[in-house]
Amino acid sequence: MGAAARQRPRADAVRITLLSWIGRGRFRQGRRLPPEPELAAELGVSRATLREALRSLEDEGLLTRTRGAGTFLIGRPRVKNNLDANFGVTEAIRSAGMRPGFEEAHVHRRAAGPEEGERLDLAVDDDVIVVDRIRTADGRPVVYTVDVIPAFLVPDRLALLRRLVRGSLYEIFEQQLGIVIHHGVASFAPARATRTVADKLHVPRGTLVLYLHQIDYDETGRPVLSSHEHHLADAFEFMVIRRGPGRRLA
Amino acid sequence: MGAAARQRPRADAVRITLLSWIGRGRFRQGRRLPPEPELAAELGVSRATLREALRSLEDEGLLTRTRGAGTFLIGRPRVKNNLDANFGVTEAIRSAGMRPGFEEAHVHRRAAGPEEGERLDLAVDDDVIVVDRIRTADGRPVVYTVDVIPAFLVPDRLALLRRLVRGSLYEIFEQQLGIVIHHGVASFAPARATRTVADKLHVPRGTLVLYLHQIDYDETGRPVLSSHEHHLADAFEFMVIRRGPGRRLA
DNA sequence: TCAAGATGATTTGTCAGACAAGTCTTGACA
DNA sequence: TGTCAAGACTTGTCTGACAAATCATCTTGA
Repeated sequence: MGAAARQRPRADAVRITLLSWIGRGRFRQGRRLPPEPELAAELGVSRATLREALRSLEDEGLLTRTRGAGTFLIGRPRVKNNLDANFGVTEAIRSAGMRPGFEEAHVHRRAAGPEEGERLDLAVDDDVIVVDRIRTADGRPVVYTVDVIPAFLVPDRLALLRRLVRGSLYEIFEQQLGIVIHHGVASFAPARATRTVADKLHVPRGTLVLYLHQIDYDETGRPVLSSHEHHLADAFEFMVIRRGPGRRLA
Repeated sequence: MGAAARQRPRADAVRITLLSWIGRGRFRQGRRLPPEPELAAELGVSRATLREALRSLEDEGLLTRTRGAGTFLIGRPRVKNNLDANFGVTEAIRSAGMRPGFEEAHVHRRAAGPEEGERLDLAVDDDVIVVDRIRTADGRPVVYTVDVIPAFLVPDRLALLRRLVRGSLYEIFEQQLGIVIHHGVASFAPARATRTVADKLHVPRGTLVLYLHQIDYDETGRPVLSSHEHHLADAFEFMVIRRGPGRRLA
């Protein structure tokens, strides 16, 4: 076959290649990587392109570069189930080694109201689609989620709505609606299960849960999804990798 | 004055300059930035250096670059008190507009034990310094923290120990011990106040708290600090910015 | 013998200039 | 009025070069 049409910037491709090399243990933790000219030659790119990829990996905390010394792989404990990498409940459950599923799922349409209206940048009487789901890990209900989507984003096709309640919202956004979620802002707090939540998750009222609210934005910064999630406290452990203040202050 | 000795890579300096420009609203949200050659000239660096800084800001989700079109500032809601930016309780309280303080603070030395030993990569009978503090916001106790540091990192000077209990650990690490914290891995879960915690924070037993455990690493990936924090649930809201799966999958 | 300083090879940081590839605007044309 | 082509503009990448910092080695002196 001929040369594949490429649209992804080479620097991104290089970044991904290096990531997989690191993941497969090609470089040893704490040890030096091959010098840039050598790596660039092997990857078939210029040093400038390689350096953009390295900068990216350095920002992610995977390696450090020191002028005159070299580029070193940082030995960092691999964290599963962390908020940085996993996007969406389905993936989180799967990466914990459990089987994701649904116990109940509903969709309905209503007016946004003042709160969701403000969050999603809508008028109070604009319509939203509300997806209401009880999600299970290995058959046990562990998360109750309510997702709110501006109605004008979703074509009113029954098949699509049916898909909404079954699959990963992020996949549907990307594949069906052509919306790429760029980033999300999550806030969370400990809470006790209210009567509604307790009923849904089959636990006593007052059980410990982690309430997480997240707003997702597309590439232009437009809010496209508002999610409310009630996680059973003993079912998951949440993690996040925090970039240090390091990088030497001015 | 003469040229200051510079050690920070120019690309980092450019990144910080651009950050401050963005923060001050020099570029409008969603609009295009000046073309790279122009920006580079204004900043007094080459395009390659500028591009490394831009790549960094793109990774942080602040802007997007499209070949042929330009570089665009993303309009993203400014989040205070988020886990990505704030490192340490002192700073978090301060950035919430409150006055940080201490109600009680103790330091003692003991053997690491098996648990902390493993976390900090020590033998069970290696010594650790334990800093035990009740922290207040505007005078009200809101966080109970226990910090564990390998003893060999801390010179046994009384003045230093006294400082440990009063100031920001991160500042002391950097300024007194010469250790730059590079990143931390935090895990958290909702919990109820045990008797100890309840006493310290002056709340009834069983009160809702967020328990957060974090291990901080230096630039070489060596663990240097293990922190246990019990946050009063109603005192703070935790936030984290999550990078989307976006970036277009292969 | 050992410690301190000088030397040179190695490696990242930065620059300059050039061209390719993609996007967007403008204007000609049917 | 709608369609298409040309051209200006902008990011993506390459080549080659030099500066600056680190590290290992060797020399020198006590």
